[in-house]
Amino acid sequence: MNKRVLSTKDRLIRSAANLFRVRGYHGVGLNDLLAHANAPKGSLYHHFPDGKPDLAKAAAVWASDEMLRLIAVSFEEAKTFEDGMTTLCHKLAKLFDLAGRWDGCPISSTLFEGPDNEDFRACAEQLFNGWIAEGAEAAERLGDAPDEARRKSERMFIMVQGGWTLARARRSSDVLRELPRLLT
Amino acid sequence: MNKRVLSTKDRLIRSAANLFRVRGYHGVGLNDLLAHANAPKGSLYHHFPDGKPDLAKAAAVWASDEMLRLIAVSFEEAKTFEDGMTTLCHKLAKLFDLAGRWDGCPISSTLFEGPDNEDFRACAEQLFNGWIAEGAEAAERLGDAPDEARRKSERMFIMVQGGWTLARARRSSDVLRELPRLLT
Amino acid sequence: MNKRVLSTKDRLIRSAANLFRVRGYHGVGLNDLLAHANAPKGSLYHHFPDGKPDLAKAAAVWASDEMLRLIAVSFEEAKTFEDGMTTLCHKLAKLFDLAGRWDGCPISSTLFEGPDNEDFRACAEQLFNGWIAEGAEAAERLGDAPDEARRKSERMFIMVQGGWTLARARRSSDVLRELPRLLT
Amino acid sequence: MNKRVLSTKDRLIRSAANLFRVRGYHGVGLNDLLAHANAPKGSLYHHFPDGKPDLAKAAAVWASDEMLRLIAVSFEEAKTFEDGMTTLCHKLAKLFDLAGRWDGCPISSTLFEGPDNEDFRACAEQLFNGWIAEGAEAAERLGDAPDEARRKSERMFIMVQGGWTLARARRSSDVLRELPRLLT
DNA sequence: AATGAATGAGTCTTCATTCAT
DNA sequence: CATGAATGAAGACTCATTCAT
Repeated sequence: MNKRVLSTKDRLIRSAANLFRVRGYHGVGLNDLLAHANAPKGSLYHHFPDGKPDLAKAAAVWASDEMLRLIAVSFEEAKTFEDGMTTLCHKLAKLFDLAGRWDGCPISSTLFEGPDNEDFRACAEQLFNGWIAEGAEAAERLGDAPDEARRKSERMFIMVQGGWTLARARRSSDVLRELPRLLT
Repeated sequence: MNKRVLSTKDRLIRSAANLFRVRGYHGVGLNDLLAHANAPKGSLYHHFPDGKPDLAKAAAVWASDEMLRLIAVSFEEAKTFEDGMTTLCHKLAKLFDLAGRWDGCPISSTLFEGPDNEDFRACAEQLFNGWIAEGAEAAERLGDAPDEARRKSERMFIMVQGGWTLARARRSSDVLRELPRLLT
Repeated sequence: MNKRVLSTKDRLIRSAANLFRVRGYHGVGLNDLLAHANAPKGSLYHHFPDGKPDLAKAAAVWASDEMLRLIAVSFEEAKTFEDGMTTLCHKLAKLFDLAGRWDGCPISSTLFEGPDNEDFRACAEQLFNGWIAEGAEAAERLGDAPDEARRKSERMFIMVQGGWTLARARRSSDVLRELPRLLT
Repeated sequence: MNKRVLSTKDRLIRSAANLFRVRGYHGVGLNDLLAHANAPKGSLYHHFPDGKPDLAKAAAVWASDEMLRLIAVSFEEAKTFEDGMTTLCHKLAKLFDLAGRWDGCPISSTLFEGPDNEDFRACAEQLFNGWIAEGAEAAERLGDAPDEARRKSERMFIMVQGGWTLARARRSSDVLRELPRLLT
């Protein structure tokens, strides 16, 4: 957890993930980024030869992995899918409050700017599919048939995404906590 | 509809709404904007003294009004709330395809990546509440009690938002069309 | 004294004189100027067809007239030239404090920017000569021969100008009050 | 002296000092400045992270050092304070003619028309105090008691400043040459 | 005589990136 | 492997001025 023991590259990735999530890809300058990561000026292009886009993808992957872990943990001891989703939403609400009630999906914020980047879009799709697969796996484990499992997981994904959006506008994590109840 | 007959101010607003929706607030430069609106350089600050943020808010309001109209039309002849939501989602899917399968919520794109601005967030909240109110009104008209109407409308809002996100990543409007089915 | 009863043109001149004296010719935009004078946007070019330079000259002339009056009053009841200069310096010190300890010669501030304006330089010379003539006249009235009168007046002018400069840097009107004592 | 062998930073400082002295802080655009220094656009903010104000302060310090040297040289072989002041005024007159009879105090021009900035004023005060201290030191060396030395130096400073102003308006260096004679 | 909308060249500044070391 | 100086295109914004009314 201590940033001091992380490599420059890892500090760069985490700073990028956190800053992009809040201010968006174009909203974060490399100067901010390097200062936030306490990284020397020229080091970015050493670790990420293609520059900002390269770093953004790495940050998105890292953030996505965090999310996968969060999903796994939430469903680990769940008795039903609804239980798991409730736990997940509460965890997301807590993180939302920690971030100053102003963050959202780390992937969207990082990869959805600019119309020309087919690369980014494909990357986002793949990462999102990973989240959905993780949820579907949990549903299957809890007894659902593959098709129903996937439907449930996709619905959860969509509601979480929509919930992030509304929570941001309302600056309130309650939106996230109420998500499971909206489905009953 | 012909842009030639619109005032400079209106052309500016529409260009801003369209460009921000696709590329995000920070992703659109004023040069792009002015060229797209065919407006002279100095005119932006004549019509919007506070500059880009001012224009962004006007663009968000305009886009929100369009969305309100879309909701109203979709529920106009609907027999049930589900009917209305289905119509709305199909309309949104069509628009999504028109925009090159790469757009999303015009409000989020415009106001969520802007300056770290309480003003923008409050504006987004107000506009989103307008959409939800419009949907709730339709639900009441179709027989729901106020509380249930509001719940349904908020759920629809959240699913549409989440749907936009997934549709963008998948570059497929099918996600939007399938939204109503996910709730059954 | 009440600005409300002054014509737009006069309000423009006084605002210009006051703003230029503190921030310099190029440091004051026409927007500031018009707002400060509470004058309608287009009115400047009605009253001053040649625009900003025109206004600046009018402002310099007005400020110079004020200074001439100040010199006249200071020497009116003076028994010696030194008396008069002392009174004048104390008056200037008071004005300096009123202006927030950050103003100086209204002519220099208004007419000394830009290397290309022969017009401005000639105007400044003429106005400064007026001040010196006014002082020389007082000296002659108090008994000095024409040559000595002019010498004394020119020295006073130079010390007042230099005093303004040092007072500005020190943000203290004391410099101005001490001027006469520096000559003994 | 050859500008070609100076570093970009030094060229920037000298160009700034020279241009500001003649046209004032707001009268010089960064484009002019960079062209005059033959420096690439982005380099200014590399060397002076705070931009124009930063450069202005550096230019003022450099110009002040030049003036200190000029004072030192003028009083080096002087037998009396009056001798030294006469030499100094003649040197300043020569420089005035070299600059096209249109320059003045490099500090005032640079720091008095800048942003409404307490920083600039404090900087100007400090530099001016340096000049006065240099003159006072010379006076002491030539036999004056500390108090009298300081008084003489401050008077010289004020007359030089006032002399610059009048010389500018008259476009004549004679004003500067006559300065010592005005005190007898 | 008087006005406010409209303009585009100009302002200062930040950007992502390259380079020599 | 690692760095900080250097860069020019682009960023948002302000300017003094013109013009139709």
